Amino acid sequence: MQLSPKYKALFDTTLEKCSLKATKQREHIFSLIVDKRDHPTADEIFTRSRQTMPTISLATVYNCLDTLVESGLIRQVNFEREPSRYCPNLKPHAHFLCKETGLIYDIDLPTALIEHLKTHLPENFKADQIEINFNGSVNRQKN
Amino acid sequence: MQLSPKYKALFDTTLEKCSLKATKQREHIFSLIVDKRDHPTADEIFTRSRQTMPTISLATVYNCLDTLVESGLIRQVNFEREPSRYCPNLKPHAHFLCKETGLIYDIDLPTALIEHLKTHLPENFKADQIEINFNGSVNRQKN
DNA sequence: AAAATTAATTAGAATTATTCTAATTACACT
DNA sequence: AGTGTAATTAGAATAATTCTAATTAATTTT
Repeated sequence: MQLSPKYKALFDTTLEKCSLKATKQREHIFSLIVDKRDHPTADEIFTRSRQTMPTISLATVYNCLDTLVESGLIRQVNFEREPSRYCPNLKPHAHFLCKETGLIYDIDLPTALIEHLKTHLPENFKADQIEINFNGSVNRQKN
Repeated sequence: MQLSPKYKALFDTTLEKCSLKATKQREHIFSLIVDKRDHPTADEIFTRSRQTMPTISLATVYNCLDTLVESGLIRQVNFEREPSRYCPNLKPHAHFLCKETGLIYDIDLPTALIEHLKTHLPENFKADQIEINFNGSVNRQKN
């Protein structure tokens, strides 16, 4: 639950830039997501934060997550009708949901590929964001 | 609310193949989606179906949509936390949500590009489906 | 064709994730 | 210290979807 200096600086300057306050709760939630990068849901984050910050409320968790997403510190990942999940990986990447285990994997993609996708848009279409989600299964490797 | 022979045949054979029954309700809902290809929500589809089939229930609409999606006759489109939308376009394509109007546009993509995306998966990952969603705005063209 | 079996539909209740409301608390600035 | 604004909190409210149990429809067997 302690942000590394690198992330702490990113956290502070990013919120500063958006004129948002770097509160205890926001930092706590950010640190949980950075620390255990398993794409947790808001509810999982709530449960985890309670362990070390027992007074935090679910509404605050939602508020903080919104703030972190809006400021660009984390990404929100939506699969089908499942609860939203949160991801600290800011590099361009896609997500893969394994239908057998329910686990979500980051799939790194070259920036060039993302840019190439945008070239298929009509010219008056301006994309702020692209979400690429794979659904499938991860075959156990023989070992 | 009348399926063209082409779609009627597709509908019948596809459900047949999945050993699902080609019921009035399923056909009705499919025809609405094929007819007005504006990515309606379940609720909008419910309202529209009531106009010509006043006894249909919301649960049936959801059931039918599930069936149609599972059998591959339509696609489900999920943006953020918005209600699911439904799309009759079976060609490979992405979706673009305009944040100003809330309208969803189909963006055709070459099959080769979709296939290329899959090559970035680790080799034991098997993708059944890829969802590509753009968020942004459509600039009004000067006219 | 009647009976039996199975699948689909229906109404309404229940659930789940999320958002809203209004009150309180914390922080920043004079 | 006092004021103003932003953030947090608890709990209620909402919205989309799913579940339940009963009914209806369709299909197969007798």
